Amino acid sequence: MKFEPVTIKDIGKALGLSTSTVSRALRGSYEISAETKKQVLEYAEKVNYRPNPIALSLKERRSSSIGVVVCEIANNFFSQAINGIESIAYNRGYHVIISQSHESYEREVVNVQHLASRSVDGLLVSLSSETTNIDHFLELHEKGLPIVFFDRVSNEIITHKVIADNYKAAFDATLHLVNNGYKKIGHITSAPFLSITQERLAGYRDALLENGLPYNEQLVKYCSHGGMIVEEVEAALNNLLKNKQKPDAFVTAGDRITTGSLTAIKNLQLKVPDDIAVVGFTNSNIADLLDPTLTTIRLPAFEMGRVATELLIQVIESKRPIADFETRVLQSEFIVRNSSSSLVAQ
Amino acid sequence: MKFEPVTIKDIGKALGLSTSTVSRALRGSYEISAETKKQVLEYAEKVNYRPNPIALSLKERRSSSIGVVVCEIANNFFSQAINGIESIAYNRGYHVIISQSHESYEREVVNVQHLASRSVDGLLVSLSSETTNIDHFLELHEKGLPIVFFDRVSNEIITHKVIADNYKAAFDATLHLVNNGYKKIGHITSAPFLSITQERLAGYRDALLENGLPYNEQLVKYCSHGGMIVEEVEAALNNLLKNKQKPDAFVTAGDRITTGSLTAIKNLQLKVPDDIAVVGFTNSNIADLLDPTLTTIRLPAFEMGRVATELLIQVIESKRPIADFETRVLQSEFIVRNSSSSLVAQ
DNA sequence: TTTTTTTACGCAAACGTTCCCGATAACGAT
DNA sequence: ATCGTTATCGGGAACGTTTGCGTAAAAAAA
Repeated sequence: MKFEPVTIKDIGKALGLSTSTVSRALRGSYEISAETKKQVLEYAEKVNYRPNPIALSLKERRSSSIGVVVCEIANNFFSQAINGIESIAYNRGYHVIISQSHESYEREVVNVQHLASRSVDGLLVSLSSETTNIDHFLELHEKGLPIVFFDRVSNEIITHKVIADNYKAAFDATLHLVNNGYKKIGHITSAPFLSITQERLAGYRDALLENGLPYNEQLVKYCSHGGMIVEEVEAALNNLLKNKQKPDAFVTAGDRITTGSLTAIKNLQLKVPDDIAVVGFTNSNIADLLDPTLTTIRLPAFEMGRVATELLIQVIESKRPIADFETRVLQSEFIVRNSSSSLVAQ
Repeated sequence: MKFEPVTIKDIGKALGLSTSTVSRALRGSYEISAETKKQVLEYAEKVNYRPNPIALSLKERRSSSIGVVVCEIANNFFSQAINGIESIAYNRGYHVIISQSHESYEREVVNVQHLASRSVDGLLVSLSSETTNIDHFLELHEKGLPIVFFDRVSNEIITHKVIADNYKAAFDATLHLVNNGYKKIGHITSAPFLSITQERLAGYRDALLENGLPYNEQLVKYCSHGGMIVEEVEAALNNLLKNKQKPDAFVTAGDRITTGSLTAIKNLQLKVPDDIAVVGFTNSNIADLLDPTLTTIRLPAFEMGRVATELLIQVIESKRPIADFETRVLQSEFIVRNSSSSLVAQ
């Protein structure tokens, strides 16, 4: 199966012109006569000529494409973020090549190498939950490949980063539970090394401590695969509930962890919020259709994708190496619903 | 910002060999001495040589990438399907380039042209809800570009297609409602031209007619944007309810339409299934967390993505033009929950 | 008319790779 | 000594495009 597109050479041959003349005519060079230009343009239009971007990439040493490395796209947060990425990238003439790490360090490394060898002009990255070493990014970044991290970032690399106000979000969520009368508040979160985990954990802890409640490590459970595996969330929840200090509420840090916990709770035939209250990080659109409606922290996923892409393209198209990198912090949205109803009011 | 990878020429210069010798040594040609081979391989390893895929693409006239055209990825069905696509593509050495039409015919055309000009080796397509003319695909397909359609297909083009058993799924869903005692069953569906719309509508209609119930066009409402716009789903639902023959149940045909309808019902403060019963097409993972739990038809999204990609790669890598194209029909899953409870039992 | 300038175009190299053709040397066979 | 083989490597074209440089003809200036 082959597909023979018309080239600049074909046009030249058909019109009795050299390839250089055709090339110049197509890009409207001043040194081509109006007549020849018109002739070339018309013929090109007629045969539906499209410049070969691969040849161009080879010559210009750029591919007009950016690589995206996320753990998975079948996740509300990431699919919305990718939406934001595309909304900018396409308008600026870039292709988006997506790869999923499936929360595996190895796959992340392979994907990154693959994308780099495919000559992407830049990388948009959200780390996998297994990643504790980022040499594979450092190496490429030092060689001059622009990289922007979003959501799950690392402070071991200095580059642009786009994150949500995770500390504040977790703080507010926990505070909300405290204010509603809950005393033993647990936390089910992602892998310990992830930036989002640490920030959210800190917010959770500080909200407890600042309100005279103890911070109990037994009430913090980690899902090292970020909730991608249903069983691990179930185990985390069971573990949490088995505690001698049985919690009366908890905060979940992540889309899959939130839904996984709710499913596990349902399987245990517990009632929310009567048996246990829940506040969850999720970008699901149907949180208010759940039983009970779910109090959520919603991340500005689309906007994060947009901003990260804008920063990346800015670096890619910059003439000089960038000196000062910034970390943009975007605000999340806290939406109170029924899964965290006040104990007093009931 | 630039990024200077080492080339075969650099290796040749460093080792005092010609590029052809290096090239051959790298690919283990028999006509290179074991000694030279070893030398080249070691040096290449040392300087971390990676072949430039762009140069290769130019030479081989293939890009090892496949383009995906869907309406949007922030949709359970499509994100799961893309997951399936990637699972195959990456293993076979193909990149996946995703573009979204956002249910717009124009954007679909632009994206397809863009992908084609980027020399993708093949296309995986699910039509937009606005698309009634597929000349943009026909033209490329006739020129030899392999295309496989999935989910939303067209019978105006002969190529591989991968679909779900839409007729049967809608038939069964409707039959289920009939069997549970519902008499006036509505249908909220996508744009009329879409294959999935027509197939599901036929299944819905036949299930009614075969069970002695009238088929009333007033009870069928279309969302021309496939439910992407919240207001249109709301309008469709209101329209449906305003009917003189107020329906006691309905079937929704699509992820966004299902969730949109449920939201609208909630806003109207109607109770499901008491006021109205619902069965919905959706690939959401939290249908059993809804209030009430939602009876759903779940499409084999991941599998559809896998199969479509396998077929596409088969066409791409085929030596001869493919003569006989096939249409694979995959089975959906019908999951009964509470949103369609039997009228009698209650 | 001659010289200079302008106009309009072609040639060829370059981007990184593969591969068809040769080319050279060593060596055994004739 | 001559020839055919074999092993090992290099030259150069090709993929499609852009672009610096050269140059012919035409126009302008002398």
